[in-house]
Amino acid sequence: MPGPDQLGPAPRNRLLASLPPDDLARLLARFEPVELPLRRVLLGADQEIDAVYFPETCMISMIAALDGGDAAEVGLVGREGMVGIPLLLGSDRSPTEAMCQGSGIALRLSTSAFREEMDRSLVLRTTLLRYAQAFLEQVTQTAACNGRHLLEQRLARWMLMAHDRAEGDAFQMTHEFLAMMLGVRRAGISVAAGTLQKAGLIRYERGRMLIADRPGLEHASCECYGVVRRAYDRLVGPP
Amino acid sequence: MPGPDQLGPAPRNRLLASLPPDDLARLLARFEPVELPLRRVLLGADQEIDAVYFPETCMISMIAALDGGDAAEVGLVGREGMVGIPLLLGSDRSPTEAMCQGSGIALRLSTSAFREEMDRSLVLRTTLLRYAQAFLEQVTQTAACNGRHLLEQRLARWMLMAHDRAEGDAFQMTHEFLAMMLGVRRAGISVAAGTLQKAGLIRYERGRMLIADRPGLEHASCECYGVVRRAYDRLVGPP
DNA sequence: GCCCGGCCGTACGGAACCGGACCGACACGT
DNA sequence: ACGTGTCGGTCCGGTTCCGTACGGCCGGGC
Repeated sequence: MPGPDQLGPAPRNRLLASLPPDDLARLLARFEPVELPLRRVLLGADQEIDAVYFPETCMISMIAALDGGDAAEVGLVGREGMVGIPLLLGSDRSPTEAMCQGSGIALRLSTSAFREEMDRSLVLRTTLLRYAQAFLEQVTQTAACNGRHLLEQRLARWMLMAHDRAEGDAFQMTHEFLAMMLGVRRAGISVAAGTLQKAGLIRYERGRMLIADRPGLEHASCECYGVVRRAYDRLVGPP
Repeated sequence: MPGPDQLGPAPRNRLLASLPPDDLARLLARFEPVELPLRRVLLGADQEIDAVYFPETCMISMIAALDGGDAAEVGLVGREGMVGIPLLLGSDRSPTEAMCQGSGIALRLSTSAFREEMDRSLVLRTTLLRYAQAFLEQVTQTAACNGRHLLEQRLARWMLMAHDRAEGDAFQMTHEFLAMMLGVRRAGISVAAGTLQKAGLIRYERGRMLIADRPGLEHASCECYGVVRRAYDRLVGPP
């Protein structure tokens, strides 16, 4: 029987951290830690899923492609989640692209190994299904939010979600990419971000952004941030 | 051993129809058929789920409430699906409201009975989880679609989705309700619907709408309709 | 040192849609 | 026959955001 000292450091991923020791140990033995660079694509849109990923220190965007080259971010995944929900629900391909938006470490598990572990452990299935529900609620809120709330509010919401999933107060991000993810022009982001910066809520320069006043930012955001945040706290557990 | 003649008519619900005979028989014995009138609310937003519903001839909207009294439809459920996904994923409450948009029959199963049957049957779990993935893809596409596609295209898309889930070419629907579901003004719907009617794609009068030219409507819609339709065909099976 | 590419500020006409409002048409109950 | 409530057509000024464009700034490579 392995003691806790043989398990290595506790995982920073909240889903893994909530598992019982023996389930966790089995998984940790099969994980491959991978360093994900910015913009790395983990899953292509409509392609077969070859592995699932549990973020430890990275941040992943789930992006739906529209024809005409447009794209839209529908969800953000960090330590509170995993990439590969379709596999969990019985599909072998992802309709959305998974792209790294914050470089860092993730724990990788091949599709076949993931299926074996899912078959073996009830608590793993239960935990991950509850996460799937939380993610569904995130996408649901995003659907309702898009087009109804002002760009400035949605930008504030995105900054808060990224802050929850990033390592510190700062992260690499350009207006160009934010524009793609929020489905607006780059110039629109420049204006909205400029307003938030003048208000002292954020700061940024050449591809780097940081949160300066988190309570103020929460006030500037639409209610969607809080709704999704509470859903995660309830279904996955508080950070 | 009960023969097929004791099962009654085959269910029109596609999820139930795809189950093996013995699983189906067990469920049918516990279902309570209910007649759902227009605008009946099956699940309140953020309330506990007391039962799940499998539509036979009705059509249900899943609606996210926003503060300020706004609301937004994020999914539509008909014979291809069920109402009560959160229960399936391990949550006991629904973040969205479920409201009847097309009156008809649904098969009702209490939460406790549903949990028992889920524990008992692997094939039931598998089937319903695949549906949950299809529904997630619908919500995902809706999130991407909102705000990026023109109202006229989104309206065409909604008409097609409703057509797939309605009994015939016509259904009761007012501009007022369409406006709420698509998150626009009632006057906006009147203009867009007027355009579609002038083009000969739909017809309507005082709370009744009907599809007049389905291929034409598919052409007028954004690609989101086809994307979601194919996802359902792949994950739930063709109608 | 100079050029080039990535990144951000800004501007302007126009499209889509909002918020509010008014009116006519129809259905229904009395 | 009449009032009442629902439904849909239309109009107006105003706002958000688009599409496009130009220019400035910074960092890195030759």
